[in-house]
Amino acid sequence: MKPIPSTFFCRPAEVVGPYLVGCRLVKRQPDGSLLWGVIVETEAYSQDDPACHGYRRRTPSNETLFGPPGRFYVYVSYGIHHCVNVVTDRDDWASGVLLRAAALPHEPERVAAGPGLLTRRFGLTRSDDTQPVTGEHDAWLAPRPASLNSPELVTTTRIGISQGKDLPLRWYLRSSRSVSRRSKGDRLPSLMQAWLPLAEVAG
DNA sequence: TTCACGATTCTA
DNA sequence: AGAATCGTGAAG
Repeated sequence: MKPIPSTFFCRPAEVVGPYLVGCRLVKRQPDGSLLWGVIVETEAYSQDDPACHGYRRRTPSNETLFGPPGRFYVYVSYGIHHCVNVVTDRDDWASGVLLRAAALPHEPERVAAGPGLLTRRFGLTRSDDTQPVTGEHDAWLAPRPASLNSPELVTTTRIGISQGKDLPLRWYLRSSRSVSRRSKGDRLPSLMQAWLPLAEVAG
């Protein structure tokens, strides 16, 4: 459960994105217990990409994305949901990795299957925006357990955007049932129930 | 001040 | 397939 060091995030979003699949999102609850899940799906966004929030202008709401790497960037989507990114690369360059889905032990497999559901389950809101992901805050990221090394990654296109929709900047764990939306033709073998062992093993 | 549009989710 | 729902950025 030790945090990933900040240097890990000082790389392009398209490098950090796939590495983050299999890592854990951890949050310390008010009662002191730890809530955690395995990240099973991510997407990368960079300033030179029309779909990126930092593509057009630096504003108060996307300011965090332009700031130093290793922080949470939380924004409001459709006025209803929150979505969480991890800021990557370098200062003054807007880029980040969107955390799209996670698998939680002993919980319904779809409870965090989507960026809005993930933030809902972990209780992340705009008040977590700008907070470090490296352990100084009540939420942080932990490395992928050795038992989950070299996860079978699917590389595919991003979801819910109109521009840059053909770029291969989404990654997910093929064996997970907690992925928000699978790529066309990628079916999970019916007998495989990897989501539960995944959470167990990672614990 | 107004208007159109989502890095979504749920329901039919 | 379509609605719900409202923060945000660009236009006026």
